[in-house]
Amino acid sequence: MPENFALPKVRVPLSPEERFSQFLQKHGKRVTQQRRLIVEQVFSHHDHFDADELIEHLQELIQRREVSRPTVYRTLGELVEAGLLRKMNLGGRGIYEHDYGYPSHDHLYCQVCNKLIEFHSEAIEQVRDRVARQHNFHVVSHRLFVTGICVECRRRE
Amino acid sequence: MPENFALPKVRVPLSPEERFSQFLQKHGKRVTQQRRLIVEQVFSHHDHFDADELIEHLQELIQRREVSRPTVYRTLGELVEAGLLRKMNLGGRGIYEHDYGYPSHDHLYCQVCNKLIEFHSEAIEQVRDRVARQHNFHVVSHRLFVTGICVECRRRE
DNA sequence: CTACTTGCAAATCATTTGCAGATGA
DNA sequence: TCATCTGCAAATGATTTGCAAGTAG
Repeated sequence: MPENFALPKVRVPLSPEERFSQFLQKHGKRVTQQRRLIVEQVFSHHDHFDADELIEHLQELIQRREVSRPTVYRTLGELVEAGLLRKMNLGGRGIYEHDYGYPSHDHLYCQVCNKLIEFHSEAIEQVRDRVARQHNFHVVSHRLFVTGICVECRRRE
Repeated sequence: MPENFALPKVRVPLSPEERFSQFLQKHGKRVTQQRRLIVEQVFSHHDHFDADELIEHLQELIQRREVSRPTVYRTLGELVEAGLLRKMNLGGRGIYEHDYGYPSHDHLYCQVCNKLIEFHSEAIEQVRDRVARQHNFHVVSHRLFVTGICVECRRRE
């Protein structure tokens, strides 16, 4: 799983579609119609989503040719393996976000409207590394969720 | 699985059992045999655990009088409501830890042995609050997981 | 061709719920 | 007493899997 240490924007040599094809070939897998549709839909905009939302969007995209639920789950797993998506867990359900071509970040989570706000903080990584060093712990990654109430919801209340 | 921690304990006026009874009474609920058994078991040692592990431990504790699975889940929920336990989500399953009489902390998670190491960092809270202020976000709580490899597992490899 | 894929239906897995009988205040 | 509990079995909801038919290379 490749990581991004870049800051505002990351330039990538291959499109997500190309990168995924590359991954599939390397693993003796096939570039099928449904896998193509799924990557296309997933990378059509930057957003957090779960399997159900993706399926819903796919229904709109393609009226007749439906992609089945199992295939969506299977392909999401492959996209994570390929390093194109990052998976997290929110309230017992899997949530996905782009991991290819986007800098690492953490989240503010509004418990009122369920919105996820991304932010990047160099300082957090520094503190994390310092703590890890104190424990002789080798850091692979981290995940920080700050739960609370966003501006809009605070105004509304 | 998890080990003991270097975090100082907090002095509390009531034992977990007493605190839970208080909570139950305040909510018109009853202090039953099974609720008593569950709190006792849960607070017999400081550890991270899931519902299954708790049930397993309860089986040992009481050979004949078994506490059923639904009751364990129901009581765990009440212990969280009562502020005695804190629940988190690890790989799609609920993980619980003491929240009464223990200071707030975050976790280093060893992906090899699944151990959770607790640590407290004032600095993280400061960075968190600064970022939140920048986004006009009202912080309720946060959760930081640092995934990696612990000393023991690194030595072993 | 033929090994990899898909969709379907059925299976999991953790957790929750409806309900009749049991029990604590 | 009698409202709150409990255990049972069945329901849930998200995700996974076995398998026969479909398809990419």
